[in-house]
Amino acid sequence: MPWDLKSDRPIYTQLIEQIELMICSGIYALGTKLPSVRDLAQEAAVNPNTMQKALAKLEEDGLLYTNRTSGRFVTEDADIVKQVKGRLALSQINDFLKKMKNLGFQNKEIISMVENLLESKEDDYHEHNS
Amino acid sequence: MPWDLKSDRPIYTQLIEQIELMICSGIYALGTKLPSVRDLAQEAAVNPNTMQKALAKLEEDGLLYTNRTSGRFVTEDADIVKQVKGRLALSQINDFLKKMKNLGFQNKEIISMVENLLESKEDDYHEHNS
Amino acid sequence: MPWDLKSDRPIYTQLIEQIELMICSGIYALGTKLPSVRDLAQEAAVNPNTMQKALAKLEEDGLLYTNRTSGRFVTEDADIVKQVKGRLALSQINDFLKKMKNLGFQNKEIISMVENLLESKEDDYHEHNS
Amino acid sequence: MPWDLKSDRPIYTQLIEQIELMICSGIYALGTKLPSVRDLAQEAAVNPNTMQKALAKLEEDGLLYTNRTSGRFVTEDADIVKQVKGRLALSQINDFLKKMKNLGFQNKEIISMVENLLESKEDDYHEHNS
DNA sequence: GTGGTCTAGACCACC
DNA sequence: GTGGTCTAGACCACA
Repeated sequence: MPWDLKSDRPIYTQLIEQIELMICSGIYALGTKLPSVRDLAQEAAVNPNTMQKALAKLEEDGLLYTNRTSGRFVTEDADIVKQVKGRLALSQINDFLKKMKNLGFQNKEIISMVENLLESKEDDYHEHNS
Repeated sequence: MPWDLKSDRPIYTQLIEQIELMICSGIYALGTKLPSVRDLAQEAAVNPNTMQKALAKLEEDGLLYTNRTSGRFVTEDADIVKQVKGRLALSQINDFLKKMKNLGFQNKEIISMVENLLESKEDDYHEHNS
Repeated sequence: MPWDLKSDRPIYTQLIEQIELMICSGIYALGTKLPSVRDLAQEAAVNPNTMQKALAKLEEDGLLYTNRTSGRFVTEDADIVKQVKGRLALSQINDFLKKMKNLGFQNKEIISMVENLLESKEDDYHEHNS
Repeated sequence: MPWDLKSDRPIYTQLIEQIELMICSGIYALGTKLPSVRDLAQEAAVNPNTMQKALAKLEEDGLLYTNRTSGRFVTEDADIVKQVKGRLALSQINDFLKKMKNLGFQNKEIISMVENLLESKEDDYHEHNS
Protein backbone atom coordinates (compact mmCIF):
# COMPACT_ATOMS: atom_id res chain seq x y z
CA MET A 1 0.00 0.00 0.00
CA PRO A 2 1.59 3.22 -1.20
CA TRP A 3 0.94 6.04 1.26
CA ASP A 4 0.89 8.86 -1.25
CA LEU A 5 1.14 12.11 0.66
CA LYS A 6 1.56 15.51 -0.96
CA SER A 7 2.33 18.64 0.93
CA ASP A 8 -0.28 20.79 -0.78
CA ARG A 9 -3.11 19.72 1.51
CA PRO A 10 -3.28 18.77 5.20
CA ILE A 11 -1.75 15.36 5.66
CA TYR A 12 -4.52 14.11 7.90
CA THR A 13 -7.17 14.72 5.24
CA GLN A 14 -5.14 12.72 2.77
CA LEU A 15 -4.80 9.94 5.31
CA ILE A 16 -8.57 10.00 5.75
CA GLU A 17 -9.15 9.73 2.02
CA GLN A 18 -6.74 6.89 1.53
CA ILE A 19 -8.03 4.89 4.46
CA GLU A 20 -11.60 5.48 3.27
CA LEU A 21 -10.58 4.13 -0.08
CA MET A 22 -8.89 1.09 1.42
CA ILE A 23 -12.02 0.28 3.36
CA CYS A 24 -14.40 0.89 0.47
CA SER A 25 -12.32 -1.20 -1.89
CA GLY A 26 -12.21 -4.01 0.61
CA ILE A 27 -8.46 -3.92 1.32
CA TYR A 28 -9.58 -3.63 4.91
CA ALA A 29 -12.65 -5.83 5.08
CA LEU A 30 -15.65 -5.25 7.37
CA GLY A 31 -14.84 -6.01 10.98
CA THR A 32 -11.11 -6.27 10.31
CA LYS A 33 -8.69 -5.06 12.94
CA LEU A 34 -6.51 -2.18 11.80
CA PRO A 35 -2.83 -1.98 12.71
CA SER A 36 -2.18 0.12 15.81
CA VAL A 37 -2.09 3.90 15.53
CA ARG A 38 1.65 3.81 16.04
CA ASP A 39 2.21 1.16 13.40
CA LEU A 40 0.03 2.92 10.86
CA ALA A 41 1.82 6.15 11.62
CA GLN A 42 5.19 4.60 11.10
CA GLU A 43 4.04 2.91 7.91
CA ALA A 44 2.86 6.24 6.53
CA ALA A 45 5.94 8.02 7.86
CA VAL A 46 3.76 10.36 9.83
CA ASN A 47 3.50 11.48 13.43
CA PRO A 48 1.21 9.23 15.50
CA ASN A 49 -0.88 12.25 16.47
CA THR A 50 -1.58 13.02 12.84
CA MET A 51 -2.68 9.48 12.18
CA GLN A 52 -4.73 9.59 15.36
CA LYS A 53 -6.54 12.68 14.11
CA ALA A 54 -7.41 10.97 10.85
CA LEU A 55 -8.66 7.83 12.57
CA ALA A 56 -10.70 9.86 15.04
CA LYS A 57 -12.48 11.54 12.14
CA LEU A 58 -13.17 8.23 10.45
CA GLU A 59 -14.57 6.98 13.72
CA GLU A 60 -16.84 10.00 14.00
CA ASP A 61 -18.16 9.14 10.56
CA GLY A 62 -18.89 5.63 11.73
CA LEU A 63 -16.44 3.93 9.40
CA LEU A 64 -14.33 2.68 12.30
CA TYR A 65 -14.99 1.83 15.91
CA THR A 66 -12.53 1.26 18.67
CA ASN A 67 -12.23 -1.29 21.39
CA ARG A 68 -10.28 0.77 23.82
CA THR A 69 -7.79 -1.88 24.80
CA SER A 70 -7.70 -4.18 21.82
CA GLY A 71 -7.45 -1.78 18.93
CA ARG A 72 -9.43 -0.22 16.13
CA PHE A 73 -11.71 -2.08 13.77
CA VAL A 74 -13.52 -1.46 10.50
CA THR A 75 -17.26 -1.09 11.05
CA GLU A 76 -19.39 -4.15 10.43
CA ASP A 77 -22.22 -2.00 9.12
CA ALA A 78 -22.16 -2.53 5.37
CA ASP A 79 -24.59 0.35 4.86
CA ILE A 80 -22.17 2.95 6.16
CA VAL A 81 -19.43 1.67 3.90
CA LYS A 82 -21.86 1.67 0.99
CA GLN A 83 -22.81 5.25 1.74
CA VAL A 84 -19.20 6.41 1.87
CA LYS A 85 -18.50 4.48 -1.29
CA GLY A 86 -21.30 6.41 -2.95
CA ARG A 87 -19.91 9.69 -1.79
CA LEU A 88 -16.44 8.88 -3.08
CA ALA A 89 -17.85 7.72 -6.40
CA LEU A 90 -19.84 10.92 -6.76
CA SER A 91 -16.78 13.09 -6.33
CA GLN A 92 -14.79 10.93 -8.76
CA ILE A 93 -17.52 11.28 -11.36
CA ASN A 94 -17.80 15.00 -10.84
CA ASP A 95 -14.06 15.47 -11.21
CA PHE A 96 -14.10 13.39 -14.32
CA LEU A 97 -17.02 15.21 -15.91
CA LYS A 98 -15.47 18.57 -15.12
CA LYS A 99 -12.27 17.59 -16.88
CA MET A 100 -14.12 16.24 -19.90
CA LYS A 101 -16.24 19.39 -20.16
CA ASN A 102 -13.02 21.38 -20.01
CA LEU A 103 -11.77 19.40 -22.97
CA GLY A 104 -14.88 20.53 -24.80
CA PHE A 105 -16.93 17.34 -24.89
CA GLN A 106 -20.72 17.20 -24.79
CA ASN A 107 -22.67 14.92 -22.48
CA LYS A 108 -23.60 12.52 -25.26
CA GLU A 109 -20.03 12.26 -26.43
CA ILE A 110 -18.79 11.51 -22.93
CA ILE A 111 -21.35 8.79 -22.38
CA SER A 112 -20.64 7.13 -25.70
CA MET A 113 -16.88 7.27 -25.19
CA VAL A 114 -17.18 5.67 -21.79
CA GLU A 115 -19.51 2.99 -23.15
CA ASN A 116 -17.21 2.24 -26.05
CA LEU A 117 -14.21 1.92 -23.81
CA LEU A 118 -16.04 -0.38 -21.45
CA GLU A 119 -17.19 -2.56 -24.32
CA SER A 120 -13.68 -2.84 -25.73
CA LYS A 121 -12.40 -3.82 -22.31
CA GLU A 122 -15.05 -6.50 -22.11
CA ASP A 123 -13.92 -7.75 -25.48
CA ASP A 124 -10.39 -7.96 -24.10
CA TYR A 125 -11.76 -9.92 -21.23
CA HIS A 126 -13.57 -12.34 -23.53
CA GLU A 127 -10.57 -12.77 -25.78
CA HIS A 128 -8.28 -13.51 -22.86
CA ASN A 129 -10.70 -16.08 -21.52
CA SER A 130 -11.91 -17.72 -24.72
CA MET B 1 -4.07 30.13 -15.28
CA PRO B 2 -2.85 27.90 -12.48
CA TRP B 3 0.44 26.34 -13.47
CA ASP B 4 0.05 23.40 -11.20
CA LEU B 5 3.41 21.65 -10.94
CA LYS B 6 4.22 18.81 -8.58
CA SER B 7 7.70 17.54 -7.93
CA ASP B 8 6.79 13.88 -8.29
CA ARG B 9 7.15 13.79 -12.06
CA PRO B 10 9.40 15.56 -14.57
CA ILE B 11 8.34 19.18 -14.83
CA TYR B 12 8.45 19.27 -18.62
CA THR B 13 5.94 16.47 -19.01
CA GLN B 14 3.56 18.32 -16.76
CA LEU B 15 4.07 21.43 -18.86
CA ILE B 16 3.24 19.43 -21.96
CA GLU B 17 0.05 18.11 -20.46
CA GLN B 18 -1.13 21.49 -19.32
CA ILE B 19 -0.38 23.21 -22.60
CA GLU B 20 -2.09 20.39 -24.48
CA LEU B 21 -5.08 20.90 -22.28
CA MET B 22 -5.11 24.65 -22.82
CA ILE B 23 -5.04 24.13 -26.56
CA CYS B 24 -7.68 21.41 -26.56
CA SER B 25 -9.99 23.40 -24.37
CA GLY B 26 -9.60 26.41 -26.60
CA ILE B 27 -7.80 28.69 -24.16
CA TYR B 28 -5.22 28.93 -26.90
CA ALA B 29 -7.30 28.88 -30.08
CA LEU B 30 -6.16 27.45 -33.42
CA GLY B 31 -3.58 29.63 -35.13
CA THR B 32 -3.02 31.77 -32.04
CA LYS B 33 0.46 33.08 -31.31
CA LEU B 34 1.94 31.82 -28.06
CA PRO B 35 3.86 34.07 -25.66
CA SER B 36 7.63 33.78 -25.92
CA VAL B 37 9.44 30.87 -24.30
CA ARG B 38 10.96 33.32 -21.87
CA ASP B 39 7.55 34.74 -20.87
CA LEU B 40 5.90 31.34 -20.60
CA ALA B 41 8.78 30.12 -18.47
CA GLN B 42 8.51 33.08 -16.16
CA GLU B 43 4.74 32.70 -15.89
CA ALA B 44 5.15 29.06 -14.90
CA ALA B 45 8.10 29.85 -12.62
CA VAL B 46 10.20 27.39 -14.56
CA ASN B 47 13.59 27.40 -16.20
CA PRO B 48 13.31 28.54 -19.86
CA ASN B 49 15.17 25.40 -20.93
CA THR B 50 12.47 23.27 -19.36
CA MET B 51 9.73 25.20 -21.13
CA GLN B 52 11.68 24.96 -24.36
CA LYS B 53 11.85 21.18 -24.03
CA ALA B 54 8.09 20.99 -23.56
CA LEU B 55 7.35 23.19 -26.55
CA ALA B 56 9.74 21.20 -28.73
CA LYS B 57 7.88 18.03 -27.94
CA LEU B 58 4.52 19.67 -28.70
CA GLU B 59 5.94 20.83 -32.00
CA GLU B 60 7.09 17.32 -32.78
CA ASP B 61 3.54 16.13 -32.24
CA GLY B 62 2.30 18.78 -34.65
CA LEU B 63 0.31 20.71 -32.10
CA LEU B 64 2.54 23.77 -32.51
CA TYR B 65 4.60 25.11 -35.35
CA THR B 66 7.36 27.68 -35.41
CA ASN B 67 7.66 30.58 -37.72
CA ARG B 68 11.32 31.40 -37.22
CA THR B 69 10.84 35.08 -37.61
CA SER B 70 7.54 35.72 -35.85
CA GLY B 71 7.28 33.17 -33.04
CA ARG B 72 5.39 30.00 -32.13
CA PHE B 73 1.80 29.34 -33.06
CA VAL B 74 -0.91 26.82 -32.33
CA THR B 75 -1.49 24.54 -35.30
CA GLU B 76 -4.37 25.44 -37.60
CA ASP B 77 -5.06 21.81 -38.30
CA ALA B 78 -8.22 21.03 -36.37
CA ASP B 79 -7.73 17.30 -36.94
CA ILE B 80 -4.50 17.21 -34.99
CA VAL B 81 -6.12 19.00 -32.09
CA LYS B 82 -9.06 16.65 -32.28
CA GLN B 83 -6.73 13.69 -32.21
CA VAL B 84 -4.86 14.97 -29.16
CA LYS B 85 -8.16 15.74 -27.53
CA GLY B 86 -9.17 12.15 -28.09
CA ARG B 87 -5.96 10.89 -26.57
CA LEU B 88 -6.35 13.07 -23.50
CA ALA B 89 -9.98 12.05 -23.13
CA LEU B 90 -9.01 8.41 -23.36
CA SER B 91 -6.50 8.69 -20.55
CA GLN B 92 -9.00 10.62 -18.42
CA ILE B 93 -11.60 7.94 -18.97
CA ASN B 94 -9.13 5.19 -18.21
CA ASP B 95 -8.02 6.85 -15.00
CA PHE B 96 -11.63 7.35 -14.03
CA LEU B 97 -12.67 3.79 -14.76
CA LYS B 98 -9.67 2.43 -12.89
CA LYS B 99 -10.62 4.40 -9.80
CA MET B 100 -14.25 3.34 -10.01
CA LYS B 101 -13.27 -0.30 -10.44
CA ASN B 102 -11.01 0.08 -7.43
CA LEU B 103 -14.03 1.26 -5.48
CA GLY B 104 -15.69 -1.96 -6.50
CA PHE B 105 -18.23 -0.79 -9.07
CA GLN B 106 -19.40 -2.81 -12.08
CA ASN B 107 -19.50 -1.44 -15.63
CA LYS B 108 -23.28 -1.10 -15.62
CA GLU B 109 -23.26 0.75 -12.33
CA ILE B 110 -20.64 3.18 -13.57
CA ILE B 111 -22.55 3.96 -16.74
CA SER B 112 -25.83 4.48 -14.95
CA MET B 113 -24.26 6.68 -12.28
CA VAL B 114 -22.63 8.89 -14.90
CA GLU B 115 -25.90 9.12 -16.84
CA ASN B 116 -27.88 9.97 -13.75
CA LEU B 117 -25.46 12.68 -12.75
CA LEU B 118 -25.48 14.21 -16.21
CA GLU B 119 -29.28 14.22 -16.24
CA SER B 120 -29.48 15.85 -12.82
CA LYS B 121 -27.06 18.52 -13.95
CA GLU B 122 -29.21 19.20 -17.01
CA ASP B 123 -32.19 19.56 -14.74
CA ASP B 124 -30.26 22.12 -12.72
CA TYR B 125 -29.49 23.94 -15.91
CA HIS B 126 -33.11 24.03 -16.97
CA GLU B 127 -34.28 25.12 -13.55
CA HIS B 128 -31.80 27.97 -13.40
CA ASN B 129 -32.83 29.18 -16.82
CA SER B 130 -36.59 28.69 -16.71
CA MET C 1 -19.65 1.96 46.77
CA PRO C 2 -17.57 4.53 44.93
CA TRP C 3 -15.78 6.70 47.45
CA ASP C 4 -15.51 9.64 45.14
CA LEU C 5 -13.04 12.08 46.63
CA LYS C 6 -11.71 15.18 44.93
CA SER C 7 -8.81 17.22 46.16
CA ASP C 8 -10.53 20.56 45.77
CA ARG C 9 -12.30 20.47 49.12
CA PRO C 10 -11.47 19.05 52.56
CA ILE C 11 -11.67 15.28 52.42
CA TYR C 12 -13.61 14.94 55.65
CA THR C 13 -16.49 17.13 54.44
CA GLN C 14 -16.78 14.94 51.38
CA LEU C 15 -16.82 11.88 53.61
CA ILE C 16 -19.62 13.45 55.65
CA GLU C 17 -21.67 14.14 52.55
CA GLN C 18 -21.28 10.68 51.18
CA ILE C 19 -22.08 8.94 54.45
CA GLU C 20 -25.10 11.18 54.90
CA LEU C 21 -26.23 10.18 51.46
CA MET C 22 -25.72 6.48 52.16
CA ILE C 23 -27.81 6.75 55.29
CA CYS C 24 -30.56 8.82 53.70
CA SER C 25 -30.80 6.52 50.73
CA GLY C 26 -31.03 3.53 52.98
CA ILE C 27 -27.74 1.88 52.06
CA TYR C 28 -27.07 2.01 55.78
CA ALA C 29 -30.49 1.37 57.33
CA LEU C 30 -31.71 2.79 60.65
CA GLY C 31 -30.07 1.12 63.60
CA THR C 32 -27.45 -0.62 61.47
CA LYS C 33 -23.96 -1.10 62.83
CA LEU C 34 -21.27 0.68 60.82
CA PRO C 35 -17.93 -0.91 59.97
CA SER C 36 -15.07 0.15 62.23
CA VAL C 37 -13.34 3.47 61.68
CA ARG C 38 -10.27 1.58 60.61
CA ASP C 39 -12.20 -0.46 58.01
CA LEU C 40 -14.14 2.51 56.70
CA ALA C 41 -10.89 4.47 56.39
CA GLN C 42 -9.22 1.69 54.48
CA GLU C 43 -12.23 1.27 52.20
CA ALA C 44 -12.16 4.95 51.37
CA ALA C 45 -8.36 4.99 51.09
CA VAL C 46 -8.22 7.70 53.70
CA ASN C 47 -6.35 8.31 56.92
CA PRO C 48 -8.31 6.89 59.90
CA ASN C 49 -8.05 10.28 61.62
CA THR C 50 -9.87 11.88 58.72
CA MET C 51 -12.63 9.30 58.82
CA GLN C 52 -12.86 9.72 62.59
CA LYS C 53 -13.35 13.44 62.14
CA ALA C 54 -16.20 12.87 59.71
CA LEU C 55 -17.93 10.35 61.94
CA ALA C 56 -17.62 12.65 64.96
CA LYS C 57 -19.39 15.39 63.05
CA LEU C 58 -22.17 13.03 61.99
CA GLU C 59 -22.57 11.96 65.61
CA GLU C 60 -22.81 15.60 66.66
CA ASP C 61 -25.65 16.02 64.18
CA GLY C 62 -27.42 13.02 65.69
CA LEU C 63 -27.20 10.87 62.61
CA LEU C 64 -24.96 8.35 64.35
CA TYR C 65 -24.53 7.29 67.96
CA THR C 66 -21.76 5.40 69.64
CA ASN C 67 -22.16 2.47 71.95
CA ARG C 68 -18.73 2.50 73.58
CA THR C 69 -18.52 -1.21 73.86
CA SER C 70 -20.09 -2.43 70.65
CA GLY C 71 -19.34 0.18 68.00
CA ARG C 72 -21.07 2.90 65.99
CA PHE C 73 -24.65 2.72 64.79
CA VAL C 74 -26.98 4.64 62.54
CA THR C 75 -29.58 6.51 64.57
CA GLU C 76 -32.95 4.85 64.97
CA ASP C 77 -34.71 8.19 64.97
CA ALA C 78 -36.37 8.40 61.58
CA ASP C 79 -37.11 12.06 62.08
CA ILE C 80 -33.46 13.02 62.19
CA VAL C 81 -32.79 11.13 58.99
CA LYS C 82 -35.81 12.74 57.40
CA GLN C 83 -34.54 16.14 58.42
CA VAL C 84 -31.08 15.53 56.95
CA LYS C 85 -32.70 14.15 53.84
CA GLY C 86 -34.64 17.38 53.55
CA ARG C 87 -31.49 19.43 53.95
CA LEU C 88 -29.65 17.44 51.28
CA ALA C 89 -32.60 17.66 48.95
CA LEU C 90 -32.82 21.39 49.46
CA SER C 91 -29.19 21.91 48.47
CA GLN C 92 -29.60 19.64 45.45
CA ILE C 93 -32.61 21.61 44.34
CA ASN C 94 -30.88 24.90 44.89
CA ASP C 95 -27.86 23.79 42.89
CA PHE C 96 -30.13 22.57 40.16
CA LEU C 97 -32.20 25.74 40.00
CA LYS C 98 -29.09 27.89 39.98
CA LYS C 99 -27.72 26.00 36.98
CA MET C 100 -31.02 26.20 35.13
CA LYS C 101 -31.32 29.92 35.82
CA ASN C 102 -27.78 30.30 34.54
CA LEU C 103 -28.87 28.64 31.32
CA GLY C 104 -31.54 31.32 31.08
CA PHE C 105 -34.68 29.38 31.92
CA GLN C 106 -37.73 30.84 33.68
CA ASN C 107 -39.42 29.20 36.68
CA LYS C 108 -42.38 28.01 34.63
CA GLU C 109 -40.14 26.48 32.00
CA ILE C 110 -38.13 24.60 34.61
CA ILE C 111 -41.22 23.16 36.27
CA SER C 112 -42.76 22.06 33.01
CA MET C 113 -39.53 20.51 31.76
CA VAL C 114 -39.13 18.52 34.97
CA GLU C 115 -42.75 17.38 34.81
CA ASN C 116 -42.47 16.37 31.19
CA LEU C 117 -39.32 14.37 31.85
CA LEU C 118 -40.87 12.60 34.80
CA GLU C 119 -43.94 11.72 32.74
CA SER C 120 -41.87 10.37 29.87
CA LYS C 121 -39.90 8.23 32.30
CA GLU C 122 -43.14 6.84 33.71
CA ASP C 123 -44.21 6.00 30.20
CA ASP C 124 -40.98 4.12 29.73
CA TYR C 125 -41.65 2.23 32.90
CA HIS C 126 -45.13 1.24 31.79
CA GLU C 127 -43.95 0.22 28.36
CA HIS C 128 -41.22 -1.98 29.74
CA ASN C 129 -43.64 -3.69 32.07
CA SER C 130 -46.70 -4.05 29.87
CA MET D 1 -15.09 33.72 34.34
CA PRO D 2 -13.66 30.91 36.42
CA TRP D 3 -12.15 28.20 34.23
CA ASP D 4 -12.90 25.28 36.48
CA LEU D 5 -10.84 22.33 35.28
CA LYS D 6 -10.58 19.01 37.11
CA SER D 7 -8.15 16.31 36.17
CA ASP D 8 -10.64 13.47 36.30
CA ARG D 9 -11.92 14.01 32.77
CA PRO D 10 -10.28 15.17 29.54
CA ILE D 11 -9.63 18.87 29.76
CA TYR D 12 -10.91 19.60 26.28
CA THR D 13 -14.34 18.16 27.08
CA GLN D 14 -14.57 20.39 30.12
CA LEU D 15 -13.57 23.36 27.98
CA ILE D 16 -16.32 22.43 25.53
CA GLU D 17 -18.91 22.26 28.29
CA GLN D 18 -17.93 25.55 29.84
CA ILE D 19 -17.84 27.40 26.55
CA GLU D 20 -21.20 25.88 25.62
CA LEU D 21 -22.55 27.16 28.87
CA MET D 22 -21.12 30.63 28.34
CA ILE D 23 -22.75 30.81 24.94
CA CYS D 24 -26.10 29.42 26.09
CA SER D 25 -26.23 31.76 29.04
CA GLY D 26 -25.44 34.71 26.83
CA ILE D 27 -22.04 35.57 28.31
CA TYR D 28 -20.87 35.29 24.71
CA ALA D 29 -23.79 36.70 22.74
CA LEU D 30 -24.77 35.58 19.23
CA GLY D 31 -22.32 36.82 16.61
CA THR D 32 -19.77 37.90 19.19
CA LYS D 33 -16.08 37.52 18.41
CA LEU D 34 -14.29 35.17 20.77
CA PRO D 35 -10.81 35.93 22.06
CA SER D 36 -8.07 34.29 19.99
CA VAL D 37 -7.24 30.64 20.55
CA ARG D 38 -3.99 31.65 22.18
CA ASP D 39 -5.64 34.15 24.50
CA LEU D 40 -8.35 31.74 25.53
CA ALA D 41 -5.72 29.08 26.12
CA GLN D 42 -3.69 31.38 28.31
CA GLU D 43 -6.78 32.49 30.20
CA ALA D 44 -7.68 28.88 30.92
CA ALA D 45 -4.04 28.00 31.65
CA VAL D 46 -4.14 25.36 28.98
CA ASN D 47 -2.10 24.49 25.93
CA PRO D 48 -3.33 26.27 22.78
CA ASN D 49 -3.72 22.92 21.05
CA THR D 50 -6.10 21.72 23.72
CA MET D 51 -8.21 24.84 23.40
CA GLN D 52 -8.06 24.48 19.64
CA LYS D 53 -9.44 20.96 19.91
CA ALA D 54 -12.35 22.15 22.02
CA LEU D 55 -13.16 25.02 19.67
CA ALA D 56 -12.94 22.75 16.64
CA LYS D 57 -15.54 20.46 18.18
CA LEU D 58 -17.84 23.39 18.97
CA GLU D 59 -17.45 24.50 15.40
CA GLU D 60 -18.39 21.05 14.12
CA ASP D 61 -21.55 21.31 16.20
CA GLY D 62 -22.32 24.64 14.58
CA LEU D 63 -22.07 26.66 17.74
CA LEU D 64 -19.09 28.62 16.40
CA TYR D 65 -17.83 29.57 12.99
CA THR D 66 -14.48 30.89 11.98
CA ASN D 67 -13.34 33.63 9.71
CA ARG D 68 -9.97 32.28 8.93
CA THR D 69 -8.03 35.48 9.32
CA SER D 70 -10.17 37.53 11.64
CA GLY D 71 -11.01 35.06 14.36
CA ARG D 72 -13.77 32.88 15.71
CA PHE D 73 -17.33 33.96 16.29
CA VAL D 74 -20.43 32.69 18.03
CA THR D 75 -23.02 31.47 15.56
CA GLU D 76 -25.81 33.88 14.69
CA ASP D 77 -28.28 31.02 14.40
CA ALA D 78 -30.43 31.27 17.52
CA ASP D 79 -31.96 27.86 16.81
CA ILE D 80 -28.68 26.02 17.22
CA VAL D 81 -28.04 27.73 20.51
CA LYS D 82 -31.57 26.93 21.61
CA GLN D 83 -31.07 23.31 20.73
CA VAL D 84 -27.82 23.04 22.67
CA LYS D 85 -29.47 24.82 25.56
CA GLY D 86 -32.16 22.16 25.53
CA ARG D 87 -29.60 19.40 25.54
CA LEU D 88 -27.72 20.90 28.46
CA ALA D 89 -30.94 21.42 30.38
CA LEU D 90 -31.97 17.84 29.81
CA SER D 91 -28.76 16.47 31.24
CA GLN D 92 -29.00 18.81 34.22
CA ILE D 93 -32.52 17.65 34.94
CA ASN D 94 -31.59 14.01 34.57
CA ASP D 95 -28.66 14.38 36.95
CA PHE D 96 -30.89 16.15 39.40
CA LEU D 97 -33.66 13.58 39.25
CA LYS D 98 -31.21 10.73 39.63
CA LYS D 99 -29.78 12.28 42.78
CA MET D 100 -33.25 12.92 44.22
CA LYS D 101 -34.36 9.37 43.46
CA ASN D 102 -31.21 8.17 45.20
CA LEU D 103 -32.27 10.13 48.24
CA GLY D 104 -35.51 8.20 48.14
CA PHE D 105 -37.97 10.82 46.92
CA GLN D 106 -40.99 10.10 44.77
CA ASN D 107 -41.84 12.04 41.62
CA LYS D 108 -44.67 13.93 43.31
CA GLU D 109 -42.48 14.91 46.22
CA ILE D 110 -39.75 16.19 43.90
CA ILE D 111 -42.16 18.29 41.90
CA SER D 112 -43.79 19.80 44.95
CA MET D 113 -40.44 20.57 46.60
CA VAL D 114 -39.20 22.33 43.48
CA GLU D 115 -42.44 24.27 43.21
CA ASN D 116 -42.36 25.30 46.84
CA LEU D 117 -38.79 26.47 46.59
CA LEU D 118 -39.49 28.47 43.47
CA GLU D 119 -42.50 30.11 45.13
CA SER D 120 -40.52 31.03 48.19
CA LYS D 121 -37.83 32.55 45.99
CA GLU D 122 -40.49 34.55 44.18
CA ASP D 123 -41.71 35.76 47.56
CA ASP D 124 -38.16 36.86 48.29
CA TYR D 125 -38.17 38.66 45.01
CA HIS D 126 -41.45 40.41 45.79
CA GLU D 127 -40.34 41.34 49.25
CA HIS D 128 -37.10 42.82 48.02
CA ASN D 129 -38.92 44.84 45.43
CA SER D 130 -42.04 45.91 47.26
C1' DG E 1 -2.26 39.39 13.99
C1' DT E 2 -5.54 35.18 12.96
C1' DG E 3 -6.51 30.03 12.69
C1' DG E 4 -4.55 25.58 11.17
C1' DT E 5 -1.32 21.88 10.99
C1' DC E 6 2.50 19.00 12.31
C1' DT E 7 6.03 16.93 15.25
C1' DA E 8 8.21 14.99 19.26
C1' DG E 9 7.75 13.23 23.40
C1' DA E 10 5.40 12.42 27.59
C1' DC E 11 1.84 10.39 30.64
C1' DC E 12 -2.48 7.93 31.65
C1' DA E 13 -6.02 4.03 31.95
C1' DC E 14 -7.11 -0.33 30.66
C1' DC E 15 -6.36 -5.45 30.44
C1' DG F 1 0.39 -3.96 24.38
C1' DT F 2 -3.83 -0.68 23.10
C1' DG F 3 -6.00 4.07 22.38
C1' DG F 4 -6.37 8.74 24.40
C1' DT F 5 -4.80 13.09 26.07
C1' DC F 6 -1.71 16.89 26.91
C1' DT F 7 2.21 19.96 26.27
C1' DA F 8 5.71 22.69 24.03
C1' DG F 9 7.21 24.57 20.21
C1' DA F 10 7.47 25.11 15.35
C1' DC F 11 5.85 26.43 10.69
C1' DC F 12 2.40 27.90 7.23
C1' DA F 13 -1.23 30.82 4.72
C1' DC F 14 -3.79 34.69 4.81
C1' DA F 15 -4.53 39.73 4.76
